[in-house]
Amino acid sequence: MSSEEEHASPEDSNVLREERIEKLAELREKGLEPYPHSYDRTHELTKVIEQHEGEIEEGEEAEEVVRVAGRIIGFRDMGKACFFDLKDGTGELQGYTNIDLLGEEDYGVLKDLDVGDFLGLEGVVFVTHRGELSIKVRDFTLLSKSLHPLPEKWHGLQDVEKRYRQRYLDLISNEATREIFVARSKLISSFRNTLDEKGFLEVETPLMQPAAGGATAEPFVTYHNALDQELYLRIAPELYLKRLVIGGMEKVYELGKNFRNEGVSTKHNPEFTTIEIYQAYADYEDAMDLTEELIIQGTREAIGTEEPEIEGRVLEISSPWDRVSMVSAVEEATGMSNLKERSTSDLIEFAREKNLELPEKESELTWGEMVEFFFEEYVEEDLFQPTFVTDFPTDVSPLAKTKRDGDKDLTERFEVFVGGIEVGNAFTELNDPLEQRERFRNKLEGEGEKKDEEFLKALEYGMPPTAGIGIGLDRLLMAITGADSIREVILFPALRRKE
RNA sequence: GGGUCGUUAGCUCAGGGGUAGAGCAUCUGACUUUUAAUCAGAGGGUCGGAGGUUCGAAUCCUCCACGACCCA
Repeated sequence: MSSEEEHASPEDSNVLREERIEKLAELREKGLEPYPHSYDRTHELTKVIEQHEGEIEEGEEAEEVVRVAGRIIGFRDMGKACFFDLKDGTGELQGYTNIDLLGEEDYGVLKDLDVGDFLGLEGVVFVTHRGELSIKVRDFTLLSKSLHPLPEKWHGLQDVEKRYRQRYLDLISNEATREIFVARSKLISSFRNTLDEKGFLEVETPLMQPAAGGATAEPFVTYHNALDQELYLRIAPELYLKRLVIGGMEKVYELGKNFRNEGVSTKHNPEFTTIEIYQAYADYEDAMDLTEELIIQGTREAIGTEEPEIEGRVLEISSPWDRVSMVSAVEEATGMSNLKERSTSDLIEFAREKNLELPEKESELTWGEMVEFFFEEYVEEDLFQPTFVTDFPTDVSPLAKTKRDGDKDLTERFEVFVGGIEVGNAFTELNDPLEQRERFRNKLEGEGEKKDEEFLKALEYGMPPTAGIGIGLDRLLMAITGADSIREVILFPALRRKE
């Protein structure tokens, strides 16, 4: 069997790969192991830079010997001397060496390495004639041989499909991608820290549920063999978290994934990350304060500013947030007056006049659905600066408590918009068990009765007045980074299987 | 689900009926402080897949796969 056949990769067989496999064999013939088990490094690359930047004169070198490690991302061969760029998880640093420093044999091995290989370096820090802080290499160790060339250094990896399918290449060659996911991690940490400091408990509730409740969405269905029953991947953790409040856990949150078996788009991924927060004895006014605090703090920690520039406009995260009721927002945007007094058929007629395609069959539409429909048509996209839209219609808010002023048509619910994107949804939770049962019945026409019976039973034991908040972390990240697709903020977005 | 656009060398992209192209990367040679190093030379392709039209298809047509954007 020839070596080509022996190492053939059905997916990717090419000359460049074969060349590198040959190099692998040559290294082993020289007694060098191309995949050693570990390397003791003394410094991360940015640490080297931080410690020595400005400390060394041009052409001079430090005394301390450092050991660093990383991937070769560039190589400039000058014959008997060479420069190369090393990249680790913290940053990049230039390496320099020559035939006198390494000796003829080792230098030959080094020159035969490839961009993409991982390398351990031992040497001293110095500054080149061009003023660049570098490491003068006296010894090196190959830490991992790469069999494929990296994407082009100048343009990076542009092919969108490859960026998602081979995210590791995207992360190596596109710094902006890396920054988004670092920001994502910091955003999540910030939320956790802020809530933990306020005495909230992070909890975990089932991802696999016998009934998928807490939202209106198509669930994924799976099957448990031993239990001999279907299970649903959760579409929201809401109903379980409220059970915890009923159980006396007064301040809880859960940060994790939800799953919805629906269309994939620039704003929808079948699995997405949310944080839901519940606080007993609080209402939706308190929820607005907490939401604002979480998002301002989170944005600052994630991207280092409260005023990111998004498509040429400054998003003023830290300024006082607008609060506008949904009814008045729709009145202003449509020019309709006395929205609260108008009949559903009146609203449908208005939509007809404007040639809007109704969201559902006319006979099934309610007043609240029409108001929400107008909101989505006329208002939503324009809410660039952070805005709370309050007091949603009751018939589109089955889990929210109606207004305390006695208005049964509206609820103490808000959604929060940032950069034109809906990033959060919250309300004073409905805790009247009989009213909740009635609302489910109206909304779900019988289906809900059995579906949410366990939740209703819990509610009948008594839930204190409670505020609940849900924030879509993917959406929020899109808003503050200006990403135009949810796939840009999810490391491995859902894609159709290839081949 | 519908519409529009895209898929060409490892990467970034030209080429839109007449021998498959460039830059980077790779390989060979020169060069002991370069940094998109430079200079000289070489190799590398199932033009997403399958059919069709044509003397001749990367190019035109049909279907399929995957992706992007818009709409639902």
